[in-house]
Amino acid sequence: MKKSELSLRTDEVLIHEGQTNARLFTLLSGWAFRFKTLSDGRRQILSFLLPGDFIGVQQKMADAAAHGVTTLTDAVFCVFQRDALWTLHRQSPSMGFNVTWLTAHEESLVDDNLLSVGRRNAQERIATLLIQLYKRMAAIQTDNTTEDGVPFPLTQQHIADSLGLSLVHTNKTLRKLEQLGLHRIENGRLYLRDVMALERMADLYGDGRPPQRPLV
Amino acid sequence: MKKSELSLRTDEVLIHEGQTNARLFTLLSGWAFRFKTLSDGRRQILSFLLPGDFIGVQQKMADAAAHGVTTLTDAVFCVFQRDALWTLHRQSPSMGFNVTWLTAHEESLVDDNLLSVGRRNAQERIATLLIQLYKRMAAIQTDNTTEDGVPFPLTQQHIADSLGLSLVHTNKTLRKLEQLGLHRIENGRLYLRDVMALERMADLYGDGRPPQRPLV
DNA sequence: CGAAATGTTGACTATATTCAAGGCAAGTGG
DNA sequence: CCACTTGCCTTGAATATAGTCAACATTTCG
Repeated sequence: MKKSELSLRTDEVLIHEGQTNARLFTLLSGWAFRFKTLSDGRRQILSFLLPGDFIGVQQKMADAAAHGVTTLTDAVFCVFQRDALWTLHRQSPSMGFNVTWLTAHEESLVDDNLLSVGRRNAQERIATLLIQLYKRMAAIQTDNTTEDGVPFPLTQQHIADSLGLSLVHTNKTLRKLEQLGLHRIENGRLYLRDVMALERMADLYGDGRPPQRPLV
Repeated sequence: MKKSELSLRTDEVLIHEGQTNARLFTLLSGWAFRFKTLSDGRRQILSFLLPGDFIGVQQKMADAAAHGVTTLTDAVFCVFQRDALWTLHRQSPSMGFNVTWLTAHEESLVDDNLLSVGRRNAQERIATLLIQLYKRMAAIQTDNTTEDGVPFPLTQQHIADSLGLSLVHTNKTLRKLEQLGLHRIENGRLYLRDVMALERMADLYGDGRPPQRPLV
């Protein structure tokens, strides 16, 4: 496929909020997140982006209001041409199908988060987030280390903005879960100490193991 | 395209929560909504479905946890074959492209709602919802009646479940906005009395006029 | 080393939830 | 036709969860 590569460092902007004709990207390595803000600065993180995720389909659609994308770590992106989305569908239906798949999958992540933010309390939200990020990371990791930790570059501010909580309340809840022995975050890595208890708290139904995903 | 039709009455289930191999649908007429529930019954409405919306792409993807779909009014659906999604991409790239477009558009609706639920207070959430539904309906209506009202089949329970609020608080907030002269809901129709004030309250940026949408 | 970002904690406040009770309108069965 | 039920809307009072403010500790980084 036609492309080039783009490297960004931690906390740099890939797509500005409101930008409507951004190019298409794939995240090759590192973490990023999508977000929206209100005019007074309140920010909502919509979803976290991990390697393999597709970026920019919504902006291509020149839709209602767009969202921004910023890196959480140093990251490398695969850059597509401006009209790549249409070209891709025409030249390779199977690739087009995969794009639809990835877009739908991306939406289901947002659905999950909306359920949390709308209907779970702070403890439940955090438990849910920790489990989901842990599972997504575990599914991606090439080195199948059975030891607990996965990389975890989020600050508490990111967690708060993702879950619709204040920073202070996020901190207190996080500490409480840690004191209950459910998890630990240390040196940018997340360790789940009591997965059963976390899952009970999160009330996960279909236990959501990440499905096989196509590569684009 | 290959299909049949399906008619449901108000408050009937199109797709059960957890169902993973549902067929593909398009909503031809009427209203419906997508939702998830927690095991203790707390429900979150993810998005409202209006004529022209595409249904079931996520379930096709056998993803994490699926969502349910229920009608809000009598509704008619266009039913596709089981493997329609792949066939469609292969036989008609432009249709495949449209499906991607619709899926991305659907996600942006969820994004908007997540911003509301995560970062807006009750007044702001309700103002945002009223404006968005009003605009979506207005964009669809064939008879270009300039008079205010659009159909509005939601109960306050639906509004509450969509915005992550309790029924009681939704009711009180709704009444306050009505007393401020911002809107009126009567006989299943929604009237916006002071659009400017509502938009100020909702803090809409890109003012989100609905884009041209492809038909599937 | 000092500055800036991030994390931690307590006290106070506010927004939203829960509980409880009642009203109104539409539909049902005797 | 009328009691009776049911679903939806409305309201007030008590409670709880989460937000705000403020201060300080700790870590990171230039």
